[in-house]
Amino acid sequence: MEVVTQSHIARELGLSQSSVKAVFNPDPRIRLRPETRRRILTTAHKMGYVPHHAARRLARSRRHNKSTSFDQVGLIHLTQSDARDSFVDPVCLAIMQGAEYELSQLHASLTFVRVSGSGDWDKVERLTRAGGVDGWLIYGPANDGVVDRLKRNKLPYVILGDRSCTQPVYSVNVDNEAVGRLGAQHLASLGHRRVAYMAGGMRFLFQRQILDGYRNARKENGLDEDERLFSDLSAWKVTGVKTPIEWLQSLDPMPTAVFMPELGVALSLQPVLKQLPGELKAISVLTCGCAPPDGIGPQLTRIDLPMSEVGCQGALLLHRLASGARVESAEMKISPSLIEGGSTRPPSSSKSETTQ
Amino acid sequence: MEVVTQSHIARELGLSQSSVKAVFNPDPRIRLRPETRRRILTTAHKMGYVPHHAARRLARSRRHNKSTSFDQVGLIHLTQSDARDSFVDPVCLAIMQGAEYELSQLHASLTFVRVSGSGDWDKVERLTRAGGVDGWLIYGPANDGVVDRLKRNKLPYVILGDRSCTQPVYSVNVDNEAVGRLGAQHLASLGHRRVAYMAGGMRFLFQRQILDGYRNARKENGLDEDERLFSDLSAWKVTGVKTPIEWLQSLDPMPTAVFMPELGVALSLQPVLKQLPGELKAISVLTCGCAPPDGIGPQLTRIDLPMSEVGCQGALLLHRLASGARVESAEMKISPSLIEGGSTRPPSSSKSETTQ
DNA sequence: CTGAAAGCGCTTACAG
DNA sequence: CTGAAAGCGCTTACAG
Repeated sequence: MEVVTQSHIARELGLSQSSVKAVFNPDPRIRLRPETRRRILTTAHKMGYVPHHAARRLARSRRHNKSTSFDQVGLIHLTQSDARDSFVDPVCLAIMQGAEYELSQLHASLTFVRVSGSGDWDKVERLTRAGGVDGWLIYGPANDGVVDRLKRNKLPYVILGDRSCTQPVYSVNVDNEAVGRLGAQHLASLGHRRVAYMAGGMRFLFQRQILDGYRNARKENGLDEDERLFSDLSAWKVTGVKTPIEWLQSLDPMPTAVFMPELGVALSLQPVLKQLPGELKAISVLTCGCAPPDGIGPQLTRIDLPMSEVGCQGALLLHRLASGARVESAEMKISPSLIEGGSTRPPSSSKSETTQ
Repeated sequence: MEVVTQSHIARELGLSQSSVKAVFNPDPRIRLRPETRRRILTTAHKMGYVPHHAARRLARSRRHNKSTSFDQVGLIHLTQSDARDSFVDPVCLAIMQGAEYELSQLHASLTFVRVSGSGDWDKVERLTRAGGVDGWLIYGPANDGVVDRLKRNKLPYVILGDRSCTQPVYSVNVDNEAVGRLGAQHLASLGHRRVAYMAGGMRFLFQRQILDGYRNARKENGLDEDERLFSDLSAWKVTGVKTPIEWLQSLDPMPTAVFMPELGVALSLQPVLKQLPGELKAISVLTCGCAPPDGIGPQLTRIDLPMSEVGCQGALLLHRLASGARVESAEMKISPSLIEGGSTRPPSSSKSETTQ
């Protein structure tokens, strides 16, 4: 690997290394002649100059140094389980893809660190002290203990997705309340009035927030507020008197649409609904989720949870923090959008008459 | 961030920096007194010494240097699509988790790089020349063009998962042929004789390899070799005369089990099968896949595709290559295993009589 | 604006 | 085994 350095370029052009450096680390106080600047850039490009990360990090690590580099950020994936090969979380990958994309624009790269038990925090500590990262993105259940650890190591950090810490932190998340509202709006705009809500659970914050948003928007969009239309599948597995399908059939009058905020729920129930004879076959299904694998559920209308956008914005925010910029708003929310998939349509005319 | 260096430790103990260094970079030629070694280690630990990655990389980057570091490896995720937020591939994350785990044991970390178009290879090139990475793991459709690029940058690399290049490379993959064989064995051992095979497609290598394995093992395990029992769902969407369910019902005699190598296919069809009256309700379903999200399809018996193990072994192999060890076998295959989920059982007695 | 020097923490090469 | 020196490529601080 032939390494081209700043001093090579300087020698080539008969300039000093300081001038070359000034081109690659623009300092507002130093103003190079545009002509010189241009010459340096072309020569650097021609010679294939790439700044050496390790050298820069090392030089900048000098004590009492305020300037920082930003070419390596760490993504901490917090998980509950210990097993190294447990549950694969697609949301995590969507966030990573967004973050990596944005970081690559900033000429930085993303290091992935999975933290499942307290022992794994050593990895984070080591990497920090080894000077391996310039900041952290966090995804997973970030509680106060996690935040305390992060604070201690002095690097900037941004929390992505749901968080469960009480102290204020910089964070980026999907606007889950808006997800629920959008669901109510979309179905109402198609003319539905009786809409069932099938939650996969109520354990996680996003599940409760989506429900809140839905409930808040229900009335103003003219949806029936009958609470019997709500059900929580996770609570159900325990009692188990009916199947989800039987529950839907037992509602009277029958709903013309169902909102299933969780993609997994919709994926497993929708094929069954389509197979059934009668009214349920025509029921509209609306779900949520982030870019599902090709071929799985493309026919579902869904509210897109823009997780990759969360990653992008998180990277940008971290960059601003690392550069020492003042950032006021601590919490950033990304709006969801609707993706037509064909599983929602107006209620069939006979039905809409009945339910009015 | 107070940085503790080797010379701090040396001064503290009244030794030379060389001795301290010898503890952290064991050199077979240099033999420290065990007593000294121990003192250095305890003091280093007490002072919280962590080797500074950037400094080490920089020092080792000296020209004509044969020794290499191994603390940063890159994972290239090759994708077809340009969009930064397209399709989320759970297999990629499973591989990453395995690789990250293994690398953390080696005190190395993993940098994620997504490469979708040829423009993205700049990122790889930059990172290589910036000295940011000691080797590459590759996941995705790695063809000869990809391998040529990798060769050019002189770093060791290992290809994970399916590959489509013709030249020999170091690679780690699941033994897909064994997956197919295991499927045939398992169903045969339960007493099934007529087993339908529903493929999600035949476009990818792993799909063809699983089928090959299945076909090879079918006869010796006593399964019916009727080719009408095979169907490819992707080919079907085009013709579309029947639904998959209708196709199953049309088989005569009806199969008592169905092997659906792709999890997505099984997830969408199984709920429908369970809902149906009659024989199809009792049909055994066997599928494949890597650790699906909790709550989705835990009730399915599946052949586990050990993708995280592929990541682990890939990291280990890369480490050996980077250390300059001689590695002979270029291609490594990881065996799959069966995970009971309750969706396979012996054929109901009446049926098994009929089909014999 | 430019040049020459010192230093970041580690490794290498060489003299004791 | 130990010590003292030079160097990796870059940044900082300071003199011209």
